[in-house]
Amino acid sequence: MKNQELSKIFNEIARFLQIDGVAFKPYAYEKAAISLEGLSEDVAETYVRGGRKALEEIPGIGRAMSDHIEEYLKTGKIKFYEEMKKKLPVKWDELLSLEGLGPKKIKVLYEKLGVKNLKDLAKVVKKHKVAPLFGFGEKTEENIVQGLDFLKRSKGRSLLKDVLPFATEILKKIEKLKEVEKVSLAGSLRRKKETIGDVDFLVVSKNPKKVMKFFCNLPGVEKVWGKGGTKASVHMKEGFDMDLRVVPLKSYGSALQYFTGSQDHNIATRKIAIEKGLKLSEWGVFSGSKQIAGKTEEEVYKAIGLKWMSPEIRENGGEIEASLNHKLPQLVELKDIKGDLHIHSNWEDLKGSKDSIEMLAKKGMELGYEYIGISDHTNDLKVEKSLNEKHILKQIEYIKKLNQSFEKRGIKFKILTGCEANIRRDGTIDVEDEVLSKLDYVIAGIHSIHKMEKEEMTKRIIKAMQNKNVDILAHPTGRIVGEREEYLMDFDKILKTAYETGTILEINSSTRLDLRDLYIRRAKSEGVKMLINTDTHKKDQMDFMEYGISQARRGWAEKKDIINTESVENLLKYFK
DNA sequence: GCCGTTTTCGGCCCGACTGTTTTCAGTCG
Repeated sequence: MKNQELSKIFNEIARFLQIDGVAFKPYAYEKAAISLEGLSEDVAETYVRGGRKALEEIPGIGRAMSDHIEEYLKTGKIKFYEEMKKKLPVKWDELLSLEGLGPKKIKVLYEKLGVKNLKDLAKVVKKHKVAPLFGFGEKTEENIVQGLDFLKRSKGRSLLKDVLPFATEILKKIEKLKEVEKVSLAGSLRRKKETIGDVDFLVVSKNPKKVMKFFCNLPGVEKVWGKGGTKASVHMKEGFDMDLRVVPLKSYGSALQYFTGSQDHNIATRKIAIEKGLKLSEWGVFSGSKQIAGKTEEEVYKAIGLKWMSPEIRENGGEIEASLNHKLPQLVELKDIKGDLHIHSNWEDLKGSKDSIEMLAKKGMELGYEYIGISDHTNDLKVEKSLNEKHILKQIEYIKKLNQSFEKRGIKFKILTGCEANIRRDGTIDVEDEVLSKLDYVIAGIHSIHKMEKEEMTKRIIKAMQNKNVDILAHPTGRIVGEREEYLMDFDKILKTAYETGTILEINSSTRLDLRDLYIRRAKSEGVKMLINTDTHKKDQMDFMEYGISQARRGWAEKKDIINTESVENLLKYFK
């Protein structure tokens, strides 16, 4: 997508302008960058569709920005940007990822020491060339050394599923302290983003010192790098930072609102406060110098005329308007889920690591589900002992018997028969239709030849959805968080076909997290049904449903959009 | 540079911390 490239460029232009001390323009470029990033349509298509006029309808894009975009689309370059880059050819994303380093310091480092990237920076700090620079010092140099060391170990953001269980454990420990009145997670972790920068805790306590001491001595703390009267920051050996803040009870709600973010959401809420002649900060909502709200998030939102909204949608992506118009979504919840339909069993097992259908069913019952579906890999997928037509028929019979035994014992639980078939290069399915039609449902997914031309890939997927036996499109875009980009495809056409053929799109809860939140929102608005699956290869992975739920919630999905919130009788009606 | 039923000009979120230039710029969330 050109959007991401342009977003990156606009962000960098903002940095250049910031260095030159230009006022307000950096903010405009940043806003344009954020706006582009959140767009579902590729600007190249927007431009073809409606030219300059359509571009300027994008929020934050005006005369000058559309100039830049047009130039970029036509020539692949933006002169304005290239000139700036010539003057200061540094790797912004690398250098800015270092804690404590901003545009101005980066400029000094380049001009005085020729530092262009992290590698250069490591060299000059080793020679102690940084401390003597004007505006730097011993402490700054030491912080750079520490920052480089930390980056090397953590390499950026961590996955939600790696951090959330860990952070929840710590939260429970803090909760148990008798000095603690209130505690909550905040930040991107509370918003359940796909990846997390650091972990934020917010605490109300009469004895902050004691809580802070406890926090700094938690197992796994490698280094305490910031400690004041009300705030402590630690590096964890797991490779991320944790912050703990103690706030007064009367500001707990406003602090929670503030530290939960997102930053864009905060800016938007503060603007609303200003419009009402109020001021919103982490300390509360103020009318003049009088605090009129702050103890709870609900009263903070109420004081500025908004309804409380779930952290997952606080991205300034329309939630403020929805709140004003009483149109906030009733987001789907974990407890709404009645079953999981993407589960692999030991029937396809090659290495002896998978669980039996019986064990998976038991796990499903423990989770309070009414049903699970078994969906082993088929013919073409060679990394597993994939099931052929004969195996599938045999498995159907086997599951039938298990269901009968449940019935006999009065257990109200059903195992559905499915498979995860492969979509071949030409869009055909690697299992005979005759056999597919005997299953309760069929999941189809792409597991080979990920790199194809956009048009060809779109046709391939559309053809698979048109198969009258294919009910569910597995991990529709092929992305894996932090590992693999999505396939080139026309998502609008995919959505249209999904709607026409009644094909359900999967929200895969594994590290794929595919569909992405923006696509979920588009699917919802087009009336396309979705299904949250775990893609379990080992029974404990069935617990990952909560990450699919978070993903769905960030995509504004409601219970009615997600079909595995339905009873088994209703569910079966959705299948072709 | 963008935006607008309070404006086509004059605004642009807010506060805290850190380290160094010892009064405040730069950075962060």
